[in-house]
Amino acid sequence: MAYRETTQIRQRKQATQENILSNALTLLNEVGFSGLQMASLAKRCNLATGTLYRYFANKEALCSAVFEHATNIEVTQVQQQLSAPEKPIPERIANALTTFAKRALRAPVTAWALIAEPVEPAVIAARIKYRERYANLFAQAIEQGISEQSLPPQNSALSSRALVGAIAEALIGPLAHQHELEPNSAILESVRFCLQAITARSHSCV
Amino acid sequence: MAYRETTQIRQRKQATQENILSNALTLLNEVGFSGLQMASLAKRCNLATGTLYRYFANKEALCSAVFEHATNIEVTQVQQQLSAPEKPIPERIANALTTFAKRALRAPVTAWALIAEPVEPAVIAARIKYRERYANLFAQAIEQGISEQSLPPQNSALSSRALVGAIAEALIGPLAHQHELEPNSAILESVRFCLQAITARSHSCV
DNA sequence: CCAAAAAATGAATCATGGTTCACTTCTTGC
DNA sequence: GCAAGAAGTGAACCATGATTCATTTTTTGG
Repeated sequence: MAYRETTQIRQRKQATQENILSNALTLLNEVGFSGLQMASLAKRCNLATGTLYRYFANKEALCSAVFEHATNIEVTQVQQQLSAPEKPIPERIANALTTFAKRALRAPVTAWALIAEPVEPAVIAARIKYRERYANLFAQAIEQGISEQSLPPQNSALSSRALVGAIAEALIGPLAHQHELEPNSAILESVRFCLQAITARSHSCV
Repeated sequence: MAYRETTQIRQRKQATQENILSNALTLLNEVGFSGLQMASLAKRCNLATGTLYRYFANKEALCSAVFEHATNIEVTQVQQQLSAPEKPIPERIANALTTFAKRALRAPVTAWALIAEPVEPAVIAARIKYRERYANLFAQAIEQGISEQSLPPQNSALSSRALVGAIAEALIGPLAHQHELEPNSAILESVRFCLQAITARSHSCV
């Protein structure tokens, strides 16, 4: 008898896989999905190109995994803000949006990659899940706000998507970096924009 | 003496060029920039691949031209709504947003391509111009509204970007087609969202 | 140390799709 | 009709970058 997978090896393989993912995440934030190449990722990991294929069936699978990984990190952060139990809903939403915006500004290429950059179908599928998770987070909060009457009635699904879109566009769209708006005030302004959109009772208050 | 460019030829060349652009526009709305291939475009035009290169230096130049072409069409439409001189500013903005949204819904792939799909640097440059034009349209209207006091004070540049982002995301983002929201109500809702965002005087009116 | 089996390697291969160019066809003025 | 020159052609070429696979290196239990 001979080779048998041992705990040591299993752990090393797991470490390698995690190492690949974390290097991929760093690369993603430098070049986006479109610039993510198997060869350069391998070099970054001190591995041969072929080795990547022992851990992921193909580039698509790898990208999906990277996507999921990044997603979990982001969603968790926002989630936390939304579930602060003692605070009123509008404040929680404002905090969540601010977190979302700050993180997006800190890693704009990643944010762009998660939100909008087009990629192969498998990653698109992953992104749809990602967006759904976000949409659900905010939509749920909005609905709770409506039922508590701290928010006016509205289509929560649509509002939550518009929230994400408004922030994404204002902060990380291709145009955003042209105008040297001070980042903090940009965040404040866009959160204000969003909050007014969902809290205002009607135009007639103009 | 011999060949000399004649009016007939000049016109025919112009017609060919326009034909290429219009076919490219159709293709764009089917497959986006990423799916736009020189060979298939040529076939669609009943031309040889090489011929395209007699009209455009390379794919990048062609895409830029297509982009500009599409842009002009879109911006003109929105512009019209914003410049209706007799109507109050908020109404004009609402109409402009509605036009924007309707057109985006009618040709979602094109809208996506113009707003967000990532492409080569030259097209990105064109997109930045496109967004700037939009941003300027809305920002100008918002500023006018502020000075007329039909809108509250706000960062007009940021608001106008957020407007576009909110609508784009709500209506044409990858997630949008998942939920079978009735198109008209989606437009109404997102315009309402935007309008409240820019017209609400403060949260305190909640 | 050995044989078995897996893991790692990286140069060669393949696929895609833009670009070129030698050649053919068309247009023009005489 | 003809020569000059442009327009049009499309198969061959090239660049990029993912994927494969024959070979080498490691690991393991005995």
